[in-house]
Amino acid sequence: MQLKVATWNVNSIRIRLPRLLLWLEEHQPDVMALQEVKVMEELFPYAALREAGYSAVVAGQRTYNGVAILTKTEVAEVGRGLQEMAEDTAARLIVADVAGIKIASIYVPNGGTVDSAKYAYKLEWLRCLKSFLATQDVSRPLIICGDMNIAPDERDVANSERWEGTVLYNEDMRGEFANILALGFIDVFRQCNQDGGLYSWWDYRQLSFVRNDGLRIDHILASNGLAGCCTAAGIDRDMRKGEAPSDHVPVWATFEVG
DNA sequence: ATGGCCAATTTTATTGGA
Repeated sequence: MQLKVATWNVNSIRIRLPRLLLWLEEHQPDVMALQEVKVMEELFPYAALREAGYSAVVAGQRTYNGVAILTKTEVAEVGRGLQEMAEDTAARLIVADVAGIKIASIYVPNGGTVDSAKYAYKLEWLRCLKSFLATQDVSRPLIICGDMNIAPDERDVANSERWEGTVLYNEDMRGEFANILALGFIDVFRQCNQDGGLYSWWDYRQLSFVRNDGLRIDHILASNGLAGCCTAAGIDRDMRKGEAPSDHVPVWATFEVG
């Protein structure tokens, strides 16, 4: 059977709900990982999503962060947060078992500037993420979805000279991304598409989308065996157009499983 | 075309995003 998985930093699910519902209706993913829902569980739009055919598990937070996983079937074994960051109140990771496939929705810290405490926090968060991933059985189907705030290589950056050295694109971050893959994962978008110039985020400012000054920072990483079952992957660039877009667009992948 | 920040809260400023 086919499994379609998508990830999208919606930058407020309350503002983006009409657009999210349209996307779900058109694309019918089996799993939709969301980031920056920016709402507590009490105010999460469970009912509207249920009407659209999706149940949701949520790690909510007011104003900032917040991640969720929408699924067409009920999920089991929901986990929230990184064990090694138990004192961190930022809602940046949720994991659930979807029909035997473990799915994570993650929102890696942006990092502010490289000389800031926010960047140290980003590094620490990534260290704990790698620690968590190292405990996983990657011989089993596992998919890490989310806004990773890392552009993996020069093809993923519109202007690599200008972005080089920023928190999203520098030698350390490229190394972090490679280290995550080395734990047993494959960037399935890159597996299916070798071209540069395909981005998942454009700044709201400076006519960035018009100029296609974007970055590919939203990713779907599948455990090696599952990546071999990936039949297609893409980025829905058109979701950056029109009224009230998120600054990120959905990234999706299909798998032939079972 | 796809447009010149956006969203939430602390709301007529501030914070964070990336």
